[in-house]
Amino acid sequence: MDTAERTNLVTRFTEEVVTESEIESLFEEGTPSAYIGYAPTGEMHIGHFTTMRKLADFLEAGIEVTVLVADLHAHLDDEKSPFELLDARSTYYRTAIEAMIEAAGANPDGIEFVRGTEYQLEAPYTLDLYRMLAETTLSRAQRAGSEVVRQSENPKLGGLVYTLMQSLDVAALDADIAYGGIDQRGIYMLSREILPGHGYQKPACVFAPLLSGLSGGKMSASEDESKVNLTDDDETIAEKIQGAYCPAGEVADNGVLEYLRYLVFPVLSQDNRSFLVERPEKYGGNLEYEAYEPLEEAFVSGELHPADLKPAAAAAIAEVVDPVRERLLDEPELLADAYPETHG
RNA sequence: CCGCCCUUAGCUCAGACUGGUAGAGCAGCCGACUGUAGAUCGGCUUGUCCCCCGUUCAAAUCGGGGAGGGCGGACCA
Repeated sequence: MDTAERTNLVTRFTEEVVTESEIESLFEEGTPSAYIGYAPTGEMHIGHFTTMRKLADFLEAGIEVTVLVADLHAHLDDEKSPFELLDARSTYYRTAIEAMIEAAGANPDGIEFVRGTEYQLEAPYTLDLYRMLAETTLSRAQRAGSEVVRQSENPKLGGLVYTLMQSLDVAALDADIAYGGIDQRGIYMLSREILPGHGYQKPACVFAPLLSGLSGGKMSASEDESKVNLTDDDETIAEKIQGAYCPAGEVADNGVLEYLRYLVFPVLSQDNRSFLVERPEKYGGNLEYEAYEPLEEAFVSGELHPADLKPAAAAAIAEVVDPVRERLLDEPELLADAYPETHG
């Protein structure tokens, strides 16, 4: 595979790449490394799944991928996860992540897993962090983390330390590429700004789009109806998709189309399978799509109606999520230990 | 260490001074209208009033204690 092909794999279906020429250079120089971090807070959902799906592209492009389970971060961000639950949630996250990567058609064995507390509790990490704390203003750190860290009336110091820690994680994990949702942009731009001053390389960045919620607007992890959970069964998924905001002909804020574009079609294409829409004869009969683009065109033109698309989308999404749910429910203690209040 | 303020529905809050076991907006749910959903109408639900003790026929409301959160002071003057 040449540099152009590899670069294309890395940059396809992304929101932003900083910068494409830096990615190309990395491929020219050798085997690049990339990392993505997840703070083990609430239960994982389909939004995580789409960023995870993209890791298959990274692996195929020959990149060394590290997944950070950022347990300390989960507590530093307004104590989203109680300190006592960090072990259980880290275990659950790792299992869920492996299941998603496998469901996306990639091999999780090719990925290195690291837990934050494995390296964040001692020098040189701590010393670098203290020095960065000394030279970063409150407002700079606040601005960098504003899209990631929970904003509240009485913000804790932890949120600001969180931001600087994540800026440093890229270097600590020796990653050439920082990958994450576009909400992470502020933090990695801070990385690019301050890491060179500490003897580290500034990372290239790849940002994934954030999915729209099913109820319109941004997806909210706390609103159960606005997203598909990894533990939702086929029927629940069908109900959620059925209730989703999905105006005919409109692509903007359309969560159903986004799920198809970023999750369903990439997974189907691995096996050269197509997407079937069953439609009553009175509306023209069944439709079949080999790629997302023609489906979107049909939707925009009005040829494909939301009422026909929704059941087909629900079935396809359920098929992708099924193995992940099976895996998680196969070890019920994973969820019970991580979320004793809802699964205990 | 001292002082002041806050805690009521999932969320934001009203009600407290002048005790009579609680309300609004938003959210949510259900119908109508759309070949989906949304929007728009119509209807509905929701509560250990932070906890304990006391006064009283009666406490979200008054008194005492406690918990959690916030703000300020105390040194420099």
